Amino acid sequence: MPELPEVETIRVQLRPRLLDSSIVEAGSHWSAKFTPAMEAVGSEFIDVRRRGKYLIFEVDSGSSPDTSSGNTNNSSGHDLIIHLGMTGRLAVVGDADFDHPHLRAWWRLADGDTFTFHDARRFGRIHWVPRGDYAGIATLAALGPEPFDGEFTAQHLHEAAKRSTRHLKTQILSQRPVAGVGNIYADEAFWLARINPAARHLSKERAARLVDGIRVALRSGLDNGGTTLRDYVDSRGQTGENQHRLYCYGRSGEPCERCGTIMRRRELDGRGTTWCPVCQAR
DNA sequence: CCAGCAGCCTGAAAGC
DNA sequence: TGCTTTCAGGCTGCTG
Repeated sequence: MPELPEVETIRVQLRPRLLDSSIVEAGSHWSAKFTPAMEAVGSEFIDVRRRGKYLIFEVDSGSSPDTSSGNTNNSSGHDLIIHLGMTGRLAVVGDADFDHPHLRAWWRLADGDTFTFHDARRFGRIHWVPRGDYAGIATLAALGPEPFDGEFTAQHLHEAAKRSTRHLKTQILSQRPVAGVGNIYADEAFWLARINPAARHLSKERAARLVDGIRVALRSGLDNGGTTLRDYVDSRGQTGENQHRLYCYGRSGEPCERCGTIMRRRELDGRGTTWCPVCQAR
């Protein structure tokens, strides 16, 4: 399940490979989740960015002068946006298997290689929008600040929490208080911050701890090439190493690494949640 | 507007 | 062994 560290790892690998490449042909699975892939034919990659868990491929289509608005820039800028969902994988290969049952979209580049998107469970999604026009992608449009930006502060998180009555972990997973944190790094962050994920109130002091916890958890993921529990591999097919450095996620029934108490697990608003009942008491 | 929840998906693992 | 059930979960869209 790719979260910010996994998506960023893929972005850093793909960016130099795709920059200045043109798409000469494309195809996709029939689902409307993936068909926007085909809109990108004729475009050239000019940047590969990330917001939260969304990969944003900025492209220029170059061919359609916008005379109606008197715009002298004769290229039409779009964003090809990819969310990897649970099992999404991206790669650039010379010998794509177009019959692979999990291939959901592909873009053939001018040099003959193919940019591929595999997604076994089809939780991923592709969008094609005019540059920066995210109004039709609700979660992206309302996405909170990037966790390493200065805008993401204890004050910000404290005030965000005041606007909702939901469990704190559920708020974090909504992507609105902060971008890019999913279930694994959320459990890690709450453990690091010594905050119960089912709490609904966040003092300023605790908010500061949670900001730190989120950053420490994500930094560990980034430094270790992501967390591979089942499916995740980067654009080179390599697994991450962060799964060997988790303090909390997946450790229910094992002793807490801080206090030795047996870690517990429950379902919280539909998400598996692990925590230490002593370090993270209510 | 928000809270809560079903539904989307399928491979892997567990249960029988 | 082989079949069935359960589980994983990010996001969308619906209902109250």
